[in-house]
Amino acid sequence: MEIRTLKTFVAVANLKGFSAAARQLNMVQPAVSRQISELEEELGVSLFWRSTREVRITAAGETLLREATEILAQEERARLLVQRTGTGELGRLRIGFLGSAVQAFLPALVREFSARFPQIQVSLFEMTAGELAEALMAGRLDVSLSRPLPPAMADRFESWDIYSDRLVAFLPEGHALASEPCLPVSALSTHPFVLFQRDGAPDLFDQVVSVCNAAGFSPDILAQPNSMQAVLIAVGSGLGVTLAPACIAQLNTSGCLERPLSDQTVPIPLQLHVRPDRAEAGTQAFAALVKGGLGSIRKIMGAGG
Amino acid sequence: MEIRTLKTFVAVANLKGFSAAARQLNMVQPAVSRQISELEEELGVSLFWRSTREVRITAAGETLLREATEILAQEERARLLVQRTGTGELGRLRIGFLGSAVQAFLPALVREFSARFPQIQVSLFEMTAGELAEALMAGRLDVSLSRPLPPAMADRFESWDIYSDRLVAFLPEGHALASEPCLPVSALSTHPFVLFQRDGAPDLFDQVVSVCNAAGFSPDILAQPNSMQAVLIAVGSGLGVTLAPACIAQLNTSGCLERPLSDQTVPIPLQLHVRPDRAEAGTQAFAALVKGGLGSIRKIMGAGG
DNA sequence: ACCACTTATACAAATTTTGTATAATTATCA
DNA sequence: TGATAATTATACAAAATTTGTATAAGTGGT
Repeated sequence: MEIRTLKTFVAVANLKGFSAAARQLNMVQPAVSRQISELEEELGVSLFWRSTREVRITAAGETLLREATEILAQEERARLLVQRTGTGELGRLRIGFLGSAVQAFLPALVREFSARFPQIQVSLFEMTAGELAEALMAGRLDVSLSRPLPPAMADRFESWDIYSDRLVAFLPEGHALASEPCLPVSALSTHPFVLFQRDGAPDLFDQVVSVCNAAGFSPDILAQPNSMQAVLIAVGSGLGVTLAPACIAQLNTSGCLERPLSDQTVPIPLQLHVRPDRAEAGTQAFAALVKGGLGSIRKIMGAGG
Repeated sequence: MEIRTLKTFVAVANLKGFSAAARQLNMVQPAVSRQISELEEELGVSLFWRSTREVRITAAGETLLREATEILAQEERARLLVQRTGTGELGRLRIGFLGSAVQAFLPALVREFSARFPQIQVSLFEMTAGELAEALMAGRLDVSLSRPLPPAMADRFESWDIYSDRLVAFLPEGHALASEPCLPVSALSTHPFVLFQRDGAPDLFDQVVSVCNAAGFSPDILAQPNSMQAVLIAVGSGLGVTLAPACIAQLNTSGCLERPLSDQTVPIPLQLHVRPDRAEAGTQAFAALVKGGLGSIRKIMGAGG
């Protein structure tokens, strides 16, 4: 039972004749006769009662007519859906992101994307840097907005810098250093640290440690919460100080004071990652939208960061 | 887009490989490769991202996978339904009948048929003899239980006698002839007649007229109602007498008296009609059931007729 | 660097489908 | 009643399509 056969069958049934069907299908009557009789043989039923003067559909034929009509309609529907998916009119887009780093601009981006591609279903996944890398590698995400990827992954992906953040210090209110408007890293050397757990963001952890080393000390890490918000709560509770990207000031910082560092520290870029050999049309469209909006994103992040 | 192609596609998608699909389908890898690439060309989308080490389905491919799976399931369903319809397990049976003539035995027949063929939908159509002939000819009925067909139609159909009825007289209660237990037709010569309208049952009408003629008079027909029940009501109301098959005593005869005729009149057979060149399996099964039950039908009709 | 395994391509072989010619049947019309 | 026109079925050759074989090219793992 092939689609072409069903088309022939439907034509015969609707036109009530083999010759008429052949004319409509731009083929020749014996070909129609053979297709139908082979279909009948395959199914083991007769589909038409035919004389030289009349072609009448059987009950089995009427059943097949109903089914075949549905199948042909579904074939057409499938063709349309597949083509639309191929061009990005239809589909899904799974975005992974670092919550605090994108909070200021991602909602507007997604809103604009959804307006332009209303048929693409957008899913948002907030994760840690480590989870993002893994999900991206495993194909559970189409794009991610996160920190630079580990070198082992970087060559499979295309990455664009979106904006650069910097490390700042967070202190509890009433801390000994609270009166300073700006701190050198070395000022923190004698204070206990709270740091985001290394698994969640290895690069950040290592960078903080190396910044401390460069300032002449090893941080005394007394806690490693599993979320940035928990780090800020710990700091706000007076448990210790932390060094973190400035963007986490977007979270709830009650009880915390933010202080810029007077040292020159390595910038912390936020990047857009896409695996080009797996990028669907919708993914590419989102990447293009981000790239086109870099200016306004940087303006927002430069101001509110 | 052909069913065979879709089967190949689904195999590749599920097994995530061209070679594996080829093995499962008992074909060879290049054939699979070609089918897929031609499908991609036809649809204008790529369905898989492939390297020599991995085959990954695209978004368009996932869409097609969903659709193709449905199409294949429907194809299988269609095959099953068509075959069941062909063998009579599934289908419909449209029975036309003369109400009063079959009232005593048709319900039991239909009940038995439905029990044996529960998947066949039975439709019952009560009609006049004239309507039955027309509906049967036009293919709106599969079988009819009615009087002998007009000669022009008879050769297209197969007909079996079910039982034979006879003409009897119906008189109003208190009629001049009411005291006679049995009447010659000639006794009715001076009384006005009510006869079922000729269009509805031409043979019956003509037969009554010819019976009267044979008895030496022409009936004085003062009314021709369009249903047998209406004829009986007219008779019961004292409007006139009638001659009709005995079976109509099945109807409401209040105010009417039934009197057998002492004349030898032509029997009025009830027949089963089937058009053999259009008979579906279900229709044939019903005909066989009727033929097998002739004995008990005749017993019922001989007693209660 | 080699091995094992994959997909893509080229070309010949096999299969399937189509088209031409023709037979057989049947309603219609003179 | 016989001729006509229109229909479907069949046989066989031609065309088109599909498949299989051989082989190239690429990639991850040892």
